[in-house]
Amino acid sequence: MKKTVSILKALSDQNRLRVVAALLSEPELCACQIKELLNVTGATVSRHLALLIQAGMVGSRKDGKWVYYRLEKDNPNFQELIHWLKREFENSRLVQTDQRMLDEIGSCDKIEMCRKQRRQSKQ
Amino acid sequence: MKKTVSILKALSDQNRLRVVAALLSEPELCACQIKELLNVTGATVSRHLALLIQAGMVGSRKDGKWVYYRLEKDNPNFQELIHWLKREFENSRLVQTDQRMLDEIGSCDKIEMCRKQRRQSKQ
DNA sequence: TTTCCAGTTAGCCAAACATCTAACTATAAA
DNA sequence: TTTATAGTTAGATGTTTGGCTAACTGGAAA
Repeated sequence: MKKTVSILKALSDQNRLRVVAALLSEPELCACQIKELLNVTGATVSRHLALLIQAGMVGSRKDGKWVYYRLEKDNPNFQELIHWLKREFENSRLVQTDQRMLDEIGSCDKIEMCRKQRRQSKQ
Repeated sequence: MKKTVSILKALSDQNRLRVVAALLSEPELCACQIKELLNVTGATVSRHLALLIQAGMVGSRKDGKWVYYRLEKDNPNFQELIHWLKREFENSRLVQTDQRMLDEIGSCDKIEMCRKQRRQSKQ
């Protein structure tokens, strides 16, 4: 029951749901891309992802300086839940605009994007 | 998206999940029975149920002094979510002991139970 | 080997939340 | 028609949460 609550708590926040929606369409995303999508600080991204990881819904791998996150789509424990989420997302205007934003983010050079983020946070 | 978040928020509390689990096995329960199950004040029961109702997952009907609550099991929006919850509940020790408690509560005379609750809250 | 930088952790704050008691509402019983 | 009572609403209190900034960590590049 504690596990179930932690999964539902992890999902009961708009920004974390946006991350899940994004990871349903992208095989993986790195922290800086999620930061760009949500428009929050890196610390906030870290905290959100830590909750999703602790709930078992998201996995991560480190590659050099970057950390990539992926949704645990294939874990049978989450099948029905993920199907339900997918359906909810179909009707969401926000998820649609995020989708377009993700296309942009995906087509950017990541190093250039991080540089831009750094400049913005300094002023 | 706001609707989805409100559903997940409504479910991301242990006591409210216990209510949902109870309403999966009982066709309906009145506030005083839920109060007995969770061992909280009537005001707390009211607030929890109001959240579940607002999320659309629970319906209620009034019968004299009593209010009965039921889960919206048949709403197609919740099918997959409810199936997932059912599976989670299967492995939960707490839901099992609640189940036994519910059997007891169901076999009690309700008027007598309410009288007992009143006595307890007064001392 | 020093500097840079993506991401995490720590510490803080305001807003939201879970619970309680007390006051209120409306229905049934005396 | 007064009284008792099941449930709700209001207000208070302590806890959790989402966000920030600043300090820290570990890998890359200079």
